[in-house]
Amino acid sequence: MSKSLKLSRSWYQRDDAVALAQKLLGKVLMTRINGQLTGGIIVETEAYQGATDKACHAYGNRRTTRTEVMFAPGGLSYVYLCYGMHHLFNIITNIQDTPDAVLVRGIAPLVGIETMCERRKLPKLQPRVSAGPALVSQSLGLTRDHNALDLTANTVWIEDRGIEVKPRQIRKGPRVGVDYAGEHAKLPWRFSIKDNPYVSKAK
DNA sequence: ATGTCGATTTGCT
DNA sequence: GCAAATCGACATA
Repeated sequence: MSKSLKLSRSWYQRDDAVALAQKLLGKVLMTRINGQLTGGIIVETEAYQGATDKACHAYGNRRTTRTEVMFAPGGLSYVYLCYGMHHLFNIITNIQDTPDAVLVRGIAPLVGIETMCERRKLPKLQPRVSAGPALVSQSLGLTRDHNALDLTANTVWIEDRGIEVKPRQIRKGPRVGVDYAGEHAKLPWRFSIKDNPYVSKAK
């Protein structure tokens, strides 16, 4: 038996969202939903840095039904409905009561590519399959049903397959769609792998 | 290639 | 009531 590739509970808890958002680039996000195994290499993330980040849903330690899971210890999923129709997948990081999360905005399909294309109703592999936060969830079959799941269990998890992303390959820039956050909208907390076709096109 | 607009739930005022 | 961590359809050029 080879050692498990799955990231451990402690991996998610030992850093904040800004640090882990960068370390998550090159990791592989996997799902096994309705018997279908699918997954892709994470190529774009955004960090939402807890209570002090105006763009974060848990800014000021705001607790609602939706944000409750953000206060859990790192290593859980946070899937919420955006604009009334899109599911956005996040990874809860950091320790309990520090509501950090990392949004996954783009993945390069790797496992179960045909299933991912089918879920997106696309005939063949192309960036539109999974370049964008709502598209990541669609292609992997993630919905609100997958909120607050343990990422060390067998439905949604993340693997380290040894794909190396050097610091110089990481592009840093402002987060997308958070103009309402004032000064915090300018923070360079969007991270992506340079020149990867599965990085979302910011409108 | 660029711009506008609708879909539709959640949470805040 | 209104804006939101978005996307795709459609219009115009």
